[in-house]
Amino acid sequence: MKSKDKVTIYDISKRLNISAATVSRALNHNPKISEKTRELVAKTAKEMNYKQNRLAQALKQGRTNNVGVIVPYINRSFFSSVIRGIEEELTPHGYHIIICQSHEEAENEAEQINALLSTQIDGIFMSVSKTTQKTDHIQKVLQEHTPLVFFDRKIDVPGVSSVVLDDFRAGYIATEHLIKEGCRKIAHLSGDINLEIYKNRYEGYIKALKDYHIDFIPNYVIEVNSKIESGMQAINELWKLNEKPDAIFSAGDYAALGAMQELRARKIKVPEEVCVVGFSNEPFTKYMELPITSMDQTPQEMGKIAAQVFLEQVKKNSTLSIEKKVVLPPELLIRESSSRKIHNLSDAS
Amino acid sequence: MKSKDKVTIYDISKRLNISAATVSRALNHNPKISEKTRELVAKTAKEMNYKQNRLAQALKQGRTNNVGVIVPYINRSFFSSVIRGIEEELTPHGYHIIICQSHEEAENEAEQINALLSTQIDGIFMSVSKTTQKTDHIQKVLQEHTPLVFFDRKIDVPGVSSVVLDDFRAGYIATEHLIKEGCRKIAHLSGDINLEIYKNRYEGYIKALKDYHIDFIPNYVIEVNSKIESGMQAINELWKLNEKPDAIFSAGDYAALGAMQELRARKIKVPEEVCVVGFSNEPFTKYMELPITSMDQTPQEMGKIAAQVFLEQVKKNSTLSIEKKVVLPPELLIRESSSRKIHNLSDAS
DNA sequence: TTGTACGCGTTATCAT
DNA sequence: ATGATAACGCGTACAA
Repeated sequence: MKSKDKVTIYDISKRLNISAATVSRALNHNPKISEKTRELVAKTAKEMNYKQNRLAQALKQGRTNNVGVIVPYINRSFFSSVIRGIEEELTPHGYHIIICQSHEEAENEAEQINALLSTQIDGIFMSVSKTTQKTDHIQKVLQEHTPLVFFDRKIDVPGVSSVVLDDFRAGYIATEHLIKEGCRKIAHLSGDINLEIYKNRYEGYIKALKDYHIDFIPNYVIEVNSKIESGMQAINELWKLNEKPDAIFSAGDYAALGAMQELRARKIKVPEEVCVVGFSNEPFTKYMELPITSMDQTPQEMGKIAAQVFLEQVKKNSTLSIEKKVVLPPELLIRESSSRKIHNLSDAS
Repeated sequence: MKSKDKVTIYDISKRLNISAATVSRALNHNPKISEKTRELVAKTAKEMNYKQNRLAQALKQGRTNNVGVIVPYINRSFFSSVIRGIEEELTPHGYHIIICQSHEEAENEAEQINALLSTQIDGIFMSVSKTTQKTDHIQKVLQEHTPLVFFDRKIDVPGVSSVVLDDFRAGYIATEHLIKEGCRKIAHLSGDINLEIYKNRYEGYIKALKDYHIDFIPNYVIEVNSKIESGMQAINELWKLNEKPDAIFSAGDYAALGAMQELRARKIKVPEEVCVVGFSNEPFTKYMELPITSMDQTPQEMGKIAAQVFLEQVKKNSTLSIEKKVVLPPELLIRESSSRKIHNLSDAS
């Protein structure tokens, strides 16, 4: 048990009676090193089980090849899929991913950013928390000239790139779909309007109603969170009204699920009496006996594109940060919960 | 735009005409520093927007406060939940989590381990891939005296701690439950037996049959993967037999779901004609109109415990690694898919 | 209480 | 083609 200590290039250099510099060069495929020594070094390095200390290398070079990702929660299908996308795009470039959760708290978010910056990460990907209002912590990132890419949930900060869904369009498409199914009294279960994504979905909904000359009824808009119960409660609210809705467009899948469960409890038939559309294409939406129409956000793709934006940004190692805004198209996956003309089912994947 | 460069303790020391050492001590709350200078340093540090370079600190101290987690895929409810558990337990201790995916390839796994070791992580958490057979890469970790903790999927390596589910017991409980529901012809959709977890579930199944004096029928065991289709196919196979099963115990939820879909397509009633039990408590199992009985593995808890095992290991900075094996009890969540005596529903959460 | 000097493991610059 | 040396930013033993 003598070899507790890690072996360094010095150990190799001593063994071979050459300088550490030569070892370093040999290991890095420096063309000025003779083939002989290169191979010799490589061989003994393997023998001695040498592993480069990327810490020292990073300190020297000023970059760690680590990037940070901050999400509200990691164990949500959407976020973990985005992360997977980022990881798959960045791993081939030698990057590693450090994951942080904000737990939807702006405070945590700021702390995580500080921690990431102090570990000298080369970039930050982030989806802001619901409670984030101030941009102080974002400014810190920019001050350090650390590339920052928002995905899905962004806030507007000059100089920050973002990859988001076209939520306005998504809201429009969802609502339009319901209208085309013959619905006229369309309720909307909205998320917290402080988040751009929910605001945009809401506005898309409004716009579609307008375009199709359907009166907007404020009472038809209920704010929900991403819990099933809030969807149930929303139905309870809506069914107190004189004019019951004939469709539900929910800005989230969990609320949509809750709504469906409550509708079923009330013996209201979906989609015959009420059509339901959710949002996010959570896995469960398609596995249900009565699959829920939902909006796909191609999260893995979103992650990959975010990663590409980041890579572009570091390639051109310009001091000033480039701002790139990518907007992805949403895709409505029409399933039974909103499909009255069953034989027209355009998709059910 | 002059301040491209990060500010160091030297910058602070110059500004205050004191030595960098004093600054360092002040920042680290060294008791030998006067309160005055401590506050002065703290104040100007904040003013100058100083952030400690944890890279340099890590190089100096020999520890990075980063740990690595290797999972087959990150966007699986089970794994992302375990990661969340690890993260929640370790963040308060100042650790950060680096995530890697093996994509179920032993080769990737070995690469990821090398990469992690070279970044000098302080520990590794891992759930081995399906294809992992050799333990060479594991040995490397041990050689470097880096704490290693397996979770869920482990392989037996002396000196490595692990936190796993009692899969044998889980298999037993699931099968016993089906027997108590009156089933006698119980089929088993098994995972790849090369993985301990699936082997144990299988053996638990066998043991339960034996204890209840039910003949084991080899044809009732079908190997599936974690895709829905394989569950459908399994039903197709089973229904070619003369004696059709009256129950399905699936080692995975996706296969169980596929089985249920295929049963429904065949107009076979669940649970009246066939009872179904899945495994993992994937979110969708409880959201279905006909919720699926499933085995909960308390993944977040598993992550937390794995983290605690790691913390213990680093606390006692003993050179020799301690081996600690934690086995968690499974919890069967009985839902409609296997509940013939509906009023006895012990749970449906 | 504070300053000086060194080392962590690498790479880059300047010699040779 | 190879060697000597400085530097990255920090913490600490030793000195004062």
